[in-house]
Amino acid sequence: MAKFDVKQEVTDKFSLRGRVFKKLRDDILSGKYEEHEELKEVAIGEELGVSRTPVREAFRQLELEGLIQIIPNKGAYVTGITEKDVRDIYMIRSLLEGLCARWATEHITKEQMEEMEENVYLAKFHADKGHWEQLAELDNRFHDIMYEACNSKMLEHQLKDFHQYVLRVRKKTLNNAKRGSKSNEEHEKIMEAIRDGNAELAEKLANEHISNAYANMVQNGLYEAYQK
Amino acid sequence: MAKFDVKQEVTDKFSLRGRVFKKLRDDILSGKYEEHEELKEVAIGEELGVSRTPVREAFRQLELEGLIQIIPNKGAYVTGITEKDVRDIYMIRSLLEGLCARWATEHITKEQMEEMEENVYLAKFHADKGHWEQLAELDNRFHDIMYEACNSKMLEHQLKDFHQYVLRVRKKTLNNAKRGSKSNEEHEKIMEAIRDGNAELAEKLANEHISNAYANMVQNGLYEAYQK
DNA sequence: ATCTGCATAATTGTATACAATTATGCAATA
DNA sequence: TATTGCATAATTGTATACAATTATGCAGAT
Repeated sequence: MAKFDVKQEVTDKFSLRGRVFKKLRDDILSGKYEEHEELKEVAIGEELGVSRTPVREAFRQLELEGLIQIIPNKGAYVTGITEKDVRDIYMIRSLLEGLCARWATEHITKEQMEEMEENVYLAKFHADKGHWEQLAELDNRFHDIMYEACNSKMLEHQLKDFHQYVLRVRKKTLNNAKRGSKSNEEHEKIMEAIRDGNAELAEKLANEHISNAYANMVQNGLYEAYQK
Repeated sequence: MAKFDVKQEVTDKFSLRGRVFKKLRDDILSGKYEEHEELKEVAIGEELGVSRTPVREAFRQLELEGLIQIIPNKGAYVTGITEKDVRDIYMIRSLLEGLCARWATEHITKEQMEEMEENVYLAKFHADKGHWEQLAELDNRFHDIMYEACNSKMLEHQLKDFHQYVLRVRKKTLNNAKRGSKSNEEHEKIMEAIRDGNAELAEKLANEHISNAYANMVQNGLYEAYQK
């Protein structure tokens, strides 16, 4: 049974297809390719020093993630993310993170609870010092802990799917003293609600946490990173 | 621009990979394969009369949909859906369908509104007559109309992903006079709320609609279709 | 000048060959 | 009997060859 628990990250680390997949996903999300730009199998393959086979397999995954669209016998085209898409994603995430917080309240283990408290404590330190790299890292980890604690592989899968879309933007938005501290304060309140077993409150706070993150992003015009 | 609007359904219809993908997805969802059963590339290929290449590409998509797990250099294993997964899916869907109804209220076009009214009207007829096939078809279509009307490709994508998981179960649960009529009455109320521009009510009703569908399913023990 | 038709090139779709890794079976040993 | 080691088979990972489809460019017609 345990052998089925191998994580996707591990799964792809050493395969050419996995490398191609990650590279292309990063490049698309970072805006290296224009919207609707065509991706040629041979060109990508030569760039990464691999044949078309792993490239094509990576394409199928990217299509399912909604990052490219494949038209049969024609080509693979980058599907851009509009401002509206980002807004929609944050609204959907707001709901799902709320549900996640509620379920986490009901299922969190002692170990996860301790890591969460430690996370908030450490983040407070780095926020004060202005260590934005570490703060972004801890922010990501906080959410991952919650995803794991909710004890639902379906919800975890959904949220992690979204997560990739907002990773880059979030790192930028946290590079800002006010939001950095504010975000961690919100984490702390969520953590306390979970610890106290107050699922209703945890859900509400997690909802607001995502809404606030989006509002902050819009205020600073930082979603333009998606637009190029 | 228009050429990018080609639907996924069309995209895969004529490729071997698309056929393999659909076949395997159906077989997994219908329970043809046991949980944790290993899928061999050559065996699948021979069964469908194709080589390993399209089979492998289909595997990558199935993995991303969460239906199989691929362990490098070992094999592809079916990831089963537990009762808890089904429950989680319905809870998540309840939230997202609610959001969808809210957005649909704000963005539905006249044409979509008319198709929705026609759908409810027709479904009433088939529910009375006990035409379960047509009723299931109309039920699916009702939700698809709402997905399109919400005007969010991100949310639509999410909901359609879930939809496949519940399609078979839903068809069974509707094969039941009481639920069939009740479901359509709920559709009618949602439709009216959308028509009246009452987004709050539409969201609430859509939430409840999915919850009721789940409750009905549990009551009838029909999710066992997933368990095999 | 613009358009049509066709030859050619470019690109994707699939099959197959080969390499790398993992699973299996059996003999030798304790 | 149980266990180790190794040869062999089975399976996956990747590259390449070929087929099918689509794009491109140019000659000729209007």
